[in-house]
Amino acid sequence: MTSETHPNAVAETAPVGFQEHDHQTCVKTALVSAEGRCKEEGLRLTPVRRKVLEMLLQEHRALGAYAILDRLRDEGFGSQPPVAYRALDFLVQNGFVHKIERLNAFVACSHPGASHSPAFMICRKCDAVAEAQSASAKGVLGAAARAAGFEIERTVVEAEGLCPDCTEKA
Amino acid sequence: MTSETHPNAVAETAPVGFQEHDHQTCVKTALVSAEGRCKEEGLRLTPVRRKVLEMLLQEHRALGAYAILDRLRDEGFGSQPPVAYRALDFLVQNGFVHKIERLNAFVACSHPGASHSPAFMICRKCDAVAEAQSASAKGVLGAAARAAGFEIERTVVEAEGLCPDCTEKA
DNA sequence: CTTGTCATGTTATTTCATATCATGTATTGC
DNA sequence: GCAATACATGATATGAAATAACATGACAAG
Repeated sequence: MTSETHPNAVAETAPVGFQEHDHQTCVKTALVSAEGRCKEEGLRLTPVRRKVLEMLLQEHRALGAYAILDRLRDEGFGSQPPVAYRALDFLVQNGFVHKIERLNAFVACSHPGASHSPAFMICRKCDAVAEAQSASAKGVLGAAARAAGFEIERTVVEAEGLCPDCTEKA
Repeated sequence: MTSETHPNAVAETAPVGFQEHDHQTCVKTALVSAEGRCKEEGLRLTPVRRKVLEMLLQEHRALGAYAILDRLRDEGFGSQPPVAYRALDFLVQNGFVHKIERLNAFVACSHPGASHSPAFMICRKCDAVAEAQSASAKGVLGAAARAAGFEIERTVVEAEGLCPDCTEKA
């Protein structure tokens, strides 16, 4: 399967936190900021990695690894799964991208640089994804973990439901 | 977020994982309780479904669908993926089993019947899984969701880290 | 120049999940 | 009881996500 049909394409007006915004600027800013951080920290934002990040910023919604791979192929990059997965690993590792476990898909980070314990809202209808802060490790779960002697290293917090748009339509 | 000034939130959250307990009894009890609830609600706890639930209760950790399938085959049930997935669907749908998104695996519910917004602690070393209550929809995330007009239907809360046992060994 | 490191390319395979159609088995309503 | 219906299962095939293993290239440090 190499064709990625765009089922419920969310048009050009992509939602961050389900809101309209100047998307081109937001993409550009994020890319520049990423480049900056990489330079600072001696990370190598290579062409593949940069492209993947750009794609995810552009889309502003979750993309599966194979959808990304298709686009990479179209742009003349390698077209085998590891190409995409390695780029994604790098981006996730360094906080530029998050994996949405519920969807087995990836989304560009909306708060680059910020201290990261992200939470997501995922629309089950249009697949739009909004990022918020979770800090859930400090709440009930954190307490339970301490009580149990469990050492939290990372948390996945994902809320599934209906975004404002889809709620209206229903 | 939900701060430590509300300790009562924690009281009910006995973390059922990572602890010794009378396992045979716990399995039996859970099975009986499940049977009861199915009878009450007119659900059909068929042999495959019962077996899958029993297996998951027995293991007391997350099992992948194909691991379950292998065991089903050994017990003389059908051995094709849909057999396992259908049983799992039923069990998840009705709250007897939870899917751990992070692991693409399934675990028996530890609080059968209880109001369900589960949270999990997953040991990255031994794959042990403990269930707690999350209530995360009421914390920061809930606030963010309300602000954004997002309607939460279900939440995935999974903490990854080291369980007490594995922490000791390290 | 050679050694080491990191990134990429490529092949193959494993693991997770679902669509589809055929068949069987319980209820239910007559 | 018995047919009609709904629900459950069996079986085949395929889709989709992820990784193992090995080879090559690019580049900096010694």
